[in-house]
Amino acid sequence: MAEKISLINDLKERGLRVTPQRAIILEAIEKLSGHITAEDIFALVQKSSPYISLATVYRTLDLLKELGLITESHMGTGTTHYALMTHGPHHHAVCRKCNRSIELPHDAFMPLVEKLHSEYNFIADANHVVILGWCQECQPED
Amino acid sequence: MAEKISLINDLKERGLRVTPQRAIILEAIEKLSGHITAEDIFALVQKSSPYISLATVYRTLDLLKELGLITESHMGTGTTHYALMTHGPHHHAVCRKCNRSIELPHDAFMPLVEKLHSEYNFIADANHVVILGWCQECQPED
DNA sequence: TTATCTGCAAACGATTTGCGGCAGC
DNA sequence: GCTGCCGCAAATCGTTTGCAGATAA
Repeated sequence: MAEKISLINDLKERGLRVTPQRAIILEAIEKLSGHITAEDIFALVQKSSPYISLATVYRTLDLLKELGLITESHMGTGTTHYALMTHGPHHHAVCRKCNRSIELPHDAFMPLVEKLHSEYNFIADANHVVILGWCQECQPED
Repeated sequence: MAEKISLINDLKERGLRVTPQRAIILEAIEKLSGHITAEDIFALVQKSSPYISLATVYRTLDLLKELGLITESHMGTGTTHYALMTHGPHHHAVCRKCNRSIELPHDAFMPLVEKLHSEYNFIADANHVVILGWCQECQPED
């Protein structure tokens, strides 16, 4: 319940303004959990205040990205998806068909991340990996 | 040396035409190894035949995608990257800084893919996963 | 010949930006 | 009141598409 306060405080601490638009957009992002697009946020935001523009949604998303509060991911489609960076690194398995997303714990990726480091000297930026595929209900039957 | 013939044969077998444009584009894709963009191909192709249009490059890429000869991946940027699907499923670790890409064997991902299946009943479409991060030479020193 | 390809230029969807006005601090 | 923010509309970027003419088979 007090979650959104922390987002707002983050803005204040950086000397950024807390405008009604930003507050509404932050609230919408929290309400829409999982992978959401700028349009998703825009659509929800419009219901409470129809005068908030799409450009502002994008500008706010940029801001949150810089503050490290959300992560961006690009799946098959041309549209960028965003997700709240609430509780440390986590990942998603996203269904190609129904778009449902399953949250995966970070440790599912640890062996891979460690292997990359030890064998390839590669530091994976595995804060939010997205794996595409098919969920239980949408699996090709053949 | 005879590699490109097989791509061309693939086209013929499906009753598709082997036009000079397609031959040139295929050659360019082979020459530019790793993750390439449509623009990369276009730029190279222009050198040998300036009259090939960008639309044709995109159309040929679509074709190769359908034939399963290339894979598409979306990294941080808005642009789509393509890679030749030469020898079965494989993956790439791509450096955020220098863009160098390290090819990873499929079995590095097997444990993860199996875990997704057994624990989440999720079938991962892990033909070509891209992991972003930093390579040995570009690692942040902090 | 004839269905498939091509080039061109216009359309497209997602995102960004310039600008004049507005409003948190 | 200053500075950062907003809404608007136009610009941009990557990609797709309609159409009429060209060409591989």
